[in-house]
Amino acid sequence: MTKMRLVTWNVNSVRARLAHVEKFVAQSAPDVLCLQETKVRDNDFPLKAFTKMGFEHHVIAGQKSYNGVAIFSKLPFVPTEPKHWCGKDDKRHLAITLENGVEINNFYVPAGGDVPDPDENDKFAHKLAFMNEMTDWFKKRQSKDNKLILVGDLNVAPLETDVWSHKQLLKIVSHTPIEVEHMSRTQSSHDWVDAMRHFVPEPEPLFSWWSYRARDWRASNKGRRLDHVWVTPNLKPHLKSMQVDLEPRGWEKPSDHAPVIVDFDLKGIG
DNA sequence: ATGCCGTATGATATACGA
Repeated sequence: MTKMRLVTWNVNSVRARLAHVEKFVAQSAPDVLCLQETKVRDNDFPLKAFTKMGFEHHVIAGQKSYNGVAIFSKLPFVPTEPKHWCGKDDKRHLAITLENGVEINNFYVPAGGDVPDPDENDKFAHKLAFMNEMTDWFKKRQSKDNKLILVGDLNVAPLETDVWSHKQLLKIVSHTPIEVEHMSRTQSSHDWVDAMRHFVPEPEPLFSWWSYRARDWRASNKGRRLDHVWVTPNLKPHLKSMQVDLEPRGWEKPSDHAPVIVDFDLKGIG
């Protein structure tokens, strides 16, 4: 099988969103499903439901209440050695290597709190430090033979048309120049290709998150692109399509993030 | 402010999301 459908989705609690995940998987049939903000300890994770959805392989890393990531796969893989980020064990990263040698990294970057000043806000400092560590880590591992995919809720909307109003969000955490600068350094750390913008180039607006607080998220459409799919240059020719699936955002009691679907044709890889 | 909703927890208020 050379075709692979990869999905990244911040579900904002896997238990609260289980029915949505089941419905989405039934209609979109991902081969690899990367989740963020699962908000559940590993012992309480609803694994049986995922087995029923057809995922024979998984790796999960969660904690009580906050954070938590998971990867479900129909393709066999080897889990990558877990790594602590910023000296914490706060369940923000998992990685796997498929049999064709493609490594998939699933990240949940810290949101960063409200105040965009690392001296006044420890959460913002953590967010910047986390991105710095990502940069260093991928720089250290740089090799043209690497076949890497990086997905997840990176909590930064880097481009002007990744937000509904560049001007009005310049001082809002997720779109401040210092975050964009940090993300840009991470992106250069392994010559990452932005797979979403490969299919929807600027200046076309592209969002994956809409606040719960808008009265009508679809009508006001004040979104941000916080979720990302990046690939190393050697995988770029294998990108086939990309879609931000707005439908689950419109379901009852949704996640505030929409799933991002990317189709690959990995013929000749591995 | 776009703007007060949604998640989780030894909970009936609080932390956190972004």
